Amino acid sequence: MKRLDLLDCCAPLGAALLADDEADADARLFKALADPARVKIVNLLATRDDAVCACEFIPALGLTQATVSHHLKKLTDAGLLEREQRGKWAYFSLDAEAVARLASLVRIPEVV
Amino acid sequence: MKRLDLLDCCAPLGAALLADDEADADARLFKALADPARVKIVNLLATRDDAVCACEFIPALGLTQATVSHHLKKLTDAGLLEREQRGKWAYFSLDAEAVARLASLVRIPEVV
DNA sequence: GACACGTATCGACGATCATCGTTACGATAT
DNA sequence: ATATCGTAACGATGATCGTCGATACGTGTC
Repeated sequence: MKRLDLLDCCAPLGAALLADDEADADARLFKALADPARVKIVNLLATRDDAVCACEFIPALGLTQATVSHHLKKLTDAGLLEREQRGKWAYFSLDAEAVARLASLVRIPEVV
Repeated sequence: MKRLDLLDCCAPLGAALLADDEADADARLFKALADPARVKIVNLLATRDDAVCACEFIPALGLTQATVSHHLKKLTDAGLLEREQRGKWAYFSLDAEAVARLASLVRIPEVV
């Protein structure tokens, strides 16, 4: 494929493209939600006012404790969840700032 | 892990949990955006008023024609992009309805 | 028809991922 | 200290994914 052949059919590259690291960061955020189990976790947290015990996700998701812990870590590493230790139990809640960042990401002005 | 041990630390499962197929659908939508190249594609389309030739993504992303076609198909299969054939060129544009659905997905009432 | 060119598909490779059993860590209680 | 229990981390396995070269499919042109 020769580059010159492309130029006669397409407009030149226009305005602001997302930088590589910005696209990476956005993709990382979406990747954190690219699993049904993690979608359910966030959904369950969104229906609660206070933090939720880790043990509660095990029957809710129908997955092993190891797998649930794995998903909770992925969401926490992505910054979407906050972890809080209460005695020997771990409680998780939504990070409001991350959720707001996510919402602003998908706000596409074109549709205005 | 015995179920009885969980009950004395956690509130019972509360209100509306996402159904399995709903969580799957949401995850599929997020998975379509869980790659920097596809984020860039959507971003480029969001900055344009009209459809964009497939060939334009090749220099913009720095990927092979085969890889770009692969990503465009993933986004189209997810319903985020619309494909239109103009002569021997393929033009792509954002599906407004899918974008709106995505925006409504991340709207979490708790933060209101 | 034959040719050129843009695009999609195929096959393959390496990398990442989801899942689980098992084990290790931490905190509480006896 | 010892035991108990919730949670995280380790190791393994099967599946999915991103990338590319090569090839096939369409569309327009001569």
